[in-house]
Amino acid sequence: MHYETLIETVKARREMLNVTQELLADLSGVGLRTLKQFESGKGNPTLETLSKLGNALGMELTFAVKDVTAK
Amino acid sequence: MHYETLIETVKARREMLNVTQELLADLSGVGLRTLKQFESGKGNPTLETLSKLGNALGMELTFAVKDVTAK
DNA sequence: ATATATAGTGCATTAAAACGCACTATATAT
DNA sequence: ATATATAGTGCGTTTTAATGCACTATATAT
Repeated sequence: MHYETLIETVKARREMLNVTQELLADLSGVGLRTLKQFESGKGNPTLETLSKLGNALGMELTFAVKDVTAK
Repeated sequence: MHYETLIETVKARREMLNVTQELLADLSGVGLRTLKQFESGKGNPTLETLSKLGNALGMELTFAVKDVTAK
């Protein structure tokens, strides 16, 4: 999953839930400035930051061997 | 995917490929010290670090809505 | 027993993530 | 037109990830 895709996924999920950046920042425990930077494509979030966002959004991070079978 | 699980997944993949930390560090472009910290459960890697390791190991990071259906 | 390969740690430095605050930009509603 | 809500940015500080180096720990082979 490319970085931009990851960002879009998070942003889409947040907007689908009708949650503002400000609320998500509160809910997740991630600083508002950090969230803004992330969603605007700047920065390089840590695993902890992604994890916090995932918890708040009902999303999960997985790291698995790439499937070469499917195209 | 919990942090420890993620670590184990990476470590298992590396060992399955018979690659040492030193070689993986070289192949991935991640510093050896950083890799050691990561695998020994210390630290909080950035997305870039995880991505680099993923590229070298043929693994992929994904971030998706948690499936509540399956248990 | 000792040489070798690999993993883990202590210590220090540098770069950058996380963060807050105040501000700007943009869209929407009144 | 202007007030309001939301997103994005500039600037600064604090914390910490990334890194190298030198060292220790452990297992394995000779």
